[in-house]
Amino acid sequence: MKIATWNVNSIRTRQDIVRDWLAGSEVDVLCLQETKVVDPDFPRDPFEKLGYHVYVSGQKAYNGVALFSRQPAENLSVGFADVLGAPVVADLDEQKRAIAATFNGVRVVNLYVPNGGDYDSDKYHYKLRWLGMLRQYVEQTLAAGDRDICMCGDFNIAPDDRDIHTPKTPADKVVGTMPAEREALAAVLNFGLADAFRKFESAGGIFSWWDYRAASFRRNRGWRIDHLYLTPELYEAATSCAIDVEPRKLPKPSDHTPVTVEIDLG
DNA sequence: ATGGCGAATGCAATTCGA
Repeated sequence: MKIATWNVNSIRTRQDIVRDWLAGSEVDVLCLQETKVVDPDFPRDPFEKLGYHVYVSGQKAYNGVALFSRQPAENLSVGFADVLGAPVVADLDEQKRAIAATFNGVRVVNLYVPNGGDYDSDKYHYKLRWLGMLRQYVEQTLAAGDRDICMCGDFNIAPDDRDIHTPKTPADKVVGTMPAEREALAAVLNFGLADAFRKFESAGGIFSWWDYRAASFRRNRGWRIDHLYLTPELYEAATSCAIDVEPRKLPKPSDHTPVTVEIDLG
């Protein structure tokens, strides 16, 4: 089973790039973030023509997530509220950042974690609150009996110094590297989820996002913020996890490139 | 580099991204 994650920075602008990549990828489930389109306007046809089922949760201009899958989704859930209930989630489902479904017994949770803006801004505190709700969401997902989970997406956090071109200290106050963010993510992973990429690669300097500015891609000044996290049995069964830099080289690319994990379900 | 690019909105200039 192949699962991929890709922040496409507008599915309408990136429609052809995603279609062409998918046609040659043999991916079973593709998780998209930053689709930036309301559901009725989502360009479903090119992907359905490739044989994929399309599940979307979008909004105007910002955010938005989607799942493409070879097999139909089981138990599709949108946002946090389908799992935790609207009173618990409060305002944290207003932005469309989460969609999940089960395929081949694997619970695929597709996330677009808030960027966080500047340090100590309202957006930064929203990010920390959102990660706190994600912890409850994963806890409840496990409690519901889903033991095999692939939680993936754009986490907007570099887990450690290897995952950013120029390592930062807390004094730099660079959002995406702050201890509070890394600890909030670690608290989610503490339920038993592990970074599939790090099963196969311990080197730094391998990234999934590069700023459009300052020739960042050419100079490989990027961050690794797009992750796939697996529960123990899936982690053991993973046979590869790779970042495909090729789509980042194309004209009018997303600033992110896809990451794929392959799991031998036996 | 308190931001060089790019997308969306909506029709010029602002907001957002990490």
